Amino acid sequence: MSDPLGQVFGALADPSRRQVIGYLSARGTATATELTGELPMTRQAVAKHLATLADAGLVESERRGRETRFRLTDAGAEWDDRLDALRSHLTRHRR
Amino acid sequence: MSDPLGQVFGALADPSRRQVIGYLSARGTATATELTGELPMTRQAVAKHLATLADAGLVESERRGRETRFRLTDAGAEWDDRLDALRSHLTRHRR
DNA sequence: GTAATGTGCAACCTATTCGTTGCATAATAG
DNA sequence: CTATTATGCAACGAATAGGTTGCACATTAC
Repeated sequence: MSDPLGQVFGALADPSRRQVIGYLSARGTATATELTGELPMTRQAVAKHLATLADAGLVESERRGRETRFRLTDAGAEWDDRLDALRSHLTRHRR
Repeated sequence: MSDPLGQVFGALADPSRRQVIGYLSARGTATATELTGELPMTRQAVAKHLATLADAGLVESERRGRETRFRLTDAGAEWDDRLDALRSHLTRHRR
């Protein structure tokens, strides 16, 4: 797409994807099938979200045997921190 | 929409809207008609982008006479700074 | 070898996004 | 008053997003 910043913001715009980032931050790694247990959607939908996050460079995957494990990249971990900061910033400025 | 963070990221995901933020940061205020000179699209398209930015709380408007002038909110100005930082962060990590 | 598990791919549907055009209205200029 | 300028609103169209189902394939368990 050649708009790296746009891809990152686009990826972060979806609440399900932000949840996925949160889960990956908490657990270290997970497979699409595992994450499906946490989200109200099919495995294929979760896989698409993971692909979007991977395209944005926030997540990376490694196939081990019959499963594909995902984890946050450094950029993804930085954004997980920024998200926490932004959320408390928002709550702080709620009126 | 009740997803303030999602609205902000969604607003920032579009390159034209990031440009609008840049222009407003440089000039202080502008009208939709003025901004149309800077972007390859119609005034109505620019007006929609401004409305999206306003919904996300990044921009605010005031009608004076027959024109409506837009300016960055505090949140919008903060994001303009963060965008600069993120861009140089990206270039620094280019390989 | 056969069954079970985890993935990946593709087609499809619906809603949203980003842009357009056309027109009606508000405010200023002459 | 009339013409011009700046907006706003609505309908429309093409493309993208977010989700679904169905199926084929790869890997492990028994």
